[in-house]
Amino acid sequence: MRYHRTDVVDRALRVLDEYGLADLTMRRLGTELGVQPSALYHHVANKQELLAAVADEVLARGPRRSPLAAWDARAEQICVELREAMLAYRDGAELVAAVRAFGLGARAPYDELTTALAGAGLDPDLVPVAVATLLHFVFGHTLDEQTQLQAASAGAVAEEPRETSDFALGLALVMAGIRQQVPAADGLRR
Amino acid sequence: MRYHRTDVVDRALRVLDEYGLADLTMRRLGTELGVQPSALYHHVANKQELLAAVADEVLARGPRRSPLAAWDARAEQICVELREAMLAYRDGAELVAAVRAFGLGARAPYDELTTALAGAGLDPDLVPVAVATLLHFVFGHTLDEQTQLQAASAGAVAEEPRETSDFALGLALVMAGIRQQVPAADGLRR
DNA sequence: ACCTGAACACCGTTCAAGT
DNA sequence: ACCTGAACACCGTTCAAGT
Repeated sequence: MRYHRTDVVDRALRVLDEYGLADLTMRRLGTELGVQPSALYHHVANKQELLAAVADEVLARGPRRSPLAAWDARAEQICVELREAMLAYRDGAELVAAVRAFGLGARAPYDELTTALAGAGLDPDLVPVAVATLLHFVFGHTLDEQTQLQAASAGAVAEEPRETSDFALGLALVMAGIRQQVPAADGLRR
Repeated sequence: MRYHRTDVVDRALRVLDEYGLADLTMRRLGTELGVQPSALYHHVANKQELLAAVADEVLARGPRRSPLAAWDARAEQICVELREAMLAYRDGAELVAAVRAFGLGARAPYDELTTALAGAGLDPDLVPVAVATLLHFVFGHTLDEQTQLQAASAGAVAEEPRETSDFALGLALVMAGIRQQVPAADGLRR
């Protein structure tokens, strides 16, 4: 019963998936590991750092399809993979969004999207704007979607089905706006 | 020293602006009013309801310019006003986003945008998608922006200035994507 | 190196009782 | 109607002390 950092992070991920983010407390995690809460501070500096590590783990365990060549198809793919990674764990979107909000970890999607959009022929000043806009859409949509999914799964009344294809539609909307900013626009693509 | 609901909500808004959302607790609010925390439960059912009322107050106190005629100019205006309303109070974006996330209040921007986009000639199935996409952008951007603004104001190092015009650029990107879905598209507008 | 035990300074909420 | 006082069931974090 002597743990390492990985054990703590792994267990935290399981607690997250079983009980949700609100019940992922240092005290509960301690109990789950059969250890005093204070013992956890030997493996992580504080709760925020723990959450950042768990968020990074959620993203790392997400799907990773073979990269596509076209910049716009690649950007869409990154967004789809990000959504799927967050949906795979209970409160995954809330966790990743929270960790992002307090400025720790979860930088992978940002960097990947920047790379994908850099070779698009976009005005360089527009790249960070486009990346941020895509990420705002993905986080916002997935947060809403997961809230509704979880409410429907635990809840009493059957909610409106809420098309999954809404994600694809909204993403296409944003991508269309971005494509329009590419100077050598060769008509419409899809 | 006998309070009504309005007194409690008003005081909560002041506590929010002075100390931030994290310090807006029932106990602190009680102290601020010179009253036991339990007394607050006479005016609000619980903390969530209180926060919803405060969020609605933040939005209600926001600017309201005279409505524009063109559907796209109107939609942009609603987004700009929403951002300004949230930026006017400390942690305003975090509060409104949180209240929205737990399904209470703050429905005004959604309804206004739906009205604005309804007369755009958009496929009716696309209206909720476009509204959601715009709101995800506004909340996501303003959340990030306010975090950085407040970090810079209280913080040590002077951060990158982070152009305010990024909001206009991102918003234009999303609007361009939406305009493209309008059948009778009369060339480009701006 | 990893953990215990106890403490500190907090939370939201309930409820009988007072005026 | 509005409020007090006390309690219940929690939080994150620190720190001396143990092995």
